[in-house]
Amino acid sequence: MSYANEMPTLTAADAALSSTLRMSVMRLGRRLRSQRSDSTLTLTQLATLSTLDRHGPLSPGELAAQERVQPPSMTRVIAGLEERGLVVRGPHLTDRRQVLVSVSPAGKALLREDRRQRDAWLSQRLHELSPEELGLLRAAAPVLERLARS
Amino acid sequence: MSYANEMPTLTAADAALSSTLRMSVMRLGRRLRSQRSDSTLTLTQLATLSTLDRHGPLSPGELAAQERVQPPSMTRVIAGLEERGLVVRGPHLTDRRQVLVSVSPAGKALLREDRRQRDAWLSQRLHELSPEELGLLRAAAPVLERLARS
DNA sequence: TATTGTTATACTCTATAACTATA
DNA sequence: TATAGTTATAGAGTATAACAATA
Repeated sequence: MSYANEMPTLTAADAALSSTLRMSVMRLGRRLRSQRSDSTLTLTQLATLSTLDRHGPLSPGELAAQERVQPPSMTRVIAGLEERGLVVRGPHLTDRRQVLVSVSPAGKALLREDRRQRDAWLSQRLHELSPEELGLLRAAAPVLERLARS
Repeated sequence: MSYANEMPTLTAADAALSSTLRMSVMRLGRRLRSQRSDSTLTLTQLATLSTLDRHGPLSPGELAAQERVQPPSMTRVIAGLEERGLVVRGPHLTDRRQVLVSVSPAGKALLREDRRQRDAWLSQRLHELSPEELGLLRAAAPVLERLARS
């Protein structure tokens, strides 16, 4: 038999699936990104705030690595967030060279509001789908989540 | 009966679906975006090239509106693309003030290569899914596409 | 001597304002 | 007089290099 028949999981139809999926994800992402509550914050600042909220307190160096930014840039990002009272800088417990940055209550409130507004847009779009389409989406959501994590 | 019962299409479960979907799309988008073939091109330049490829020849002003950029910025973007031989500038047929920008063969080749590399990453991830998961994704892909267009 | 974080400086990208050519 | 495009200039955002403090 031909080589293609020996690997039936990935066919020509899946190459098309790749393209479709990629375009949809990129477009949808662009839409979601443009739906921001507090447009005075940079995308990097927002991402940094979100990372801190997920991981808990981190040092500037660790944050820079996470966000794929150079340390000096992260210094500026943190300064901006601190100026707005969205993060707090505290001393490291054992290493006095390091600093620990954590999200303030105001920062947590901003993140909540930001998520709410984005979800509001998406919820509206979901509301316009048929029950069948919603069902398909619900079933595929965990798969998408796995893809995004891999 | 309660107000909630009168609109059964959107339930609490769908609010969770919104959040999950949003996070997955954003993360997946970030992954796909980081998989670029020609990193010397700006994201705006790449997007402009892609828009030209989809819509056909456009004037700088129309391109600026499409990409949500101011005209002077688009002038620079086009200059960069032209310098690399990825686009060509030609005269408008009836209005001599206007210019028509179109994708060159080299530009089309670059777009093809760019898409191929992104799809290669995604195809690899798809290959790691089970047949059931792939099926769910195939079924939901058109719904995602509709969402992205809306 | 190595590492963490900051400051100093430069480069890229985009914006607003002013200018030129055509309608 | 209005519009399309460009040039001039300025303001964000990020990078590399040099520096201070601590391990």
